[in-house]
Amino acid sequence: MSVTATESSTRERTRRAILLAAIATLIAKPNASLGEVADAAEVARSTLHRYYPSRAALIAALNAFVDAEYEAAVKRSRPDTGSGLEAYERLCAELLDAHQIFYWWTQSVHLEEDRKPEYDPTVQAVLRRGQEDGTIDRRLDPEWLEMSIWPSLLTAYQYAVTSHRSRHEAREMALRTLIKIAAA
Amino acid sequence: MSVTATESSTRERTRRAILLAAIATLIAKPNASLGEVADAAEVARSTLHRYYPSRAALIAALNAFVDAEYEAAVKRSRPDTGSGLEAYERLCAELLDAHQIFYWWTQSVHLEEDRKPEYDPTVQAVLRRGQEDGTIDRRLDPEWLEMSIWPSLLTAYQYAVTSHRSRHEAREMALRTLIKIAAA
DNA sequence: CGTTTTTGGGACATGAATGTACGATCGCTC
DNA sequence: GAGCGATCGTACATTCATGTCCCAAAAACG
Repeated sequence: MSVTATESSTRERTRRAILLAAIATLIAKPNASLGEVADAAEVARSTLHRYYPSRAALIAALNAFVDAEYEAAVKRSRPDTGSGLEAYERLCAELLDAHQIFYWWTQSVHLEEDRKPEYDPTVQAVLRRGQEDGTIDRRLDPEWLEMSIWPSLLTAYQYAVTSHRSRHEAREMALRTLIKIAAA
Repeated sequence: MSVTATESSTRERTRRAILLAAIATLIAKPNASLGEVADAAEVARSTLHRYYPSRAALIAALNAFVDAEYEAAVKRSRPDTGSGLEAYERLCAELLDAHQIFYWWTQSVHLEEDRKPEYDPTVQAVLRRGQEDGTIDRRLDPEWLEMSIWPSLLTAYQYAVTSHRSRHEAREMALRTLIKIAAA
């Protein structure tokens, strides 16, 4: 987000509340109005505007926030440890645990036209390593595999919401699916 | 769509042109304005309004159109023939060939709140048959498997657009992925 | 408790998308 | 080439989201 000056703790809390509410709201309804976001955050619309002067600013903050979470998740998965498939599995597990956040990313791609999916060099390295050490399917393009991760998270989220199954079951199936896709 | 009276061939052609343009436009940009849709269809906005009085009417027609295409695709795949996995594979192949249409469906789910994913009884029957005859993974819920189809189509579409690969390669990888997911 | 910070909530201007209406024009058919 | 169906393009009213301003109330802070 790169806040220039440090904020008071009060402001920081409010800012975070708005951000989280924005994620929750915009995930469920990408064209939700700022008024709806403000309601979800339990602040006045004018307050929201004070923190994020424009919708674009809010979206930018959202993207920055998600990017940061993503990088943290990748780091936690220790991408350099073990076989390619093992690292891939750990990464998927990390992402699944925060899928409600990353779900936003999947959505936002379709809202802004300039936004193009970028391939994460770290993830690409993991997948290529897996193909070399024989644990990951060589017939599938690493770029394809990376792209395939997001929709599965999305499905897991929807499945947990829609079906009568528990969140845990959804997580298990998503993880199993992701491994089946990539495994040699 | 349920057009009450039969239309002149001219009107029919125009109506179809609008519908197809709407799909193409709204897939790429779900919040595109009706003006943009009209431009894509190469008709005046007033003409579009003559055929579909409101945005809601256009969306409804779109959904009906896609539903019909979907049913046709399912039928073409001969869901009652062969093993469960074979039928599933044929179905996926059919859907892949029209993925730019069904991609709309994936999008529209997030635009309307009331719209809930329904499970197709025919597809569910295919998947359950596959689990019984041992060709489809018993550990994965049929509902989960059905939900997993759409994101893969979506990925295939994006992959074909984004990457430098050919449409054919994208199709092959998507099909391979879908089979890997479901196979026992 | 007094001061400062932060929020609430309303008023307002603006712009974009939507929906309606209508006369002019094009193109096909008889 | 006259008639008729269909389209075009424009003008207009309306609604909604956005963004700006401002002041009073509430909360945090020393």
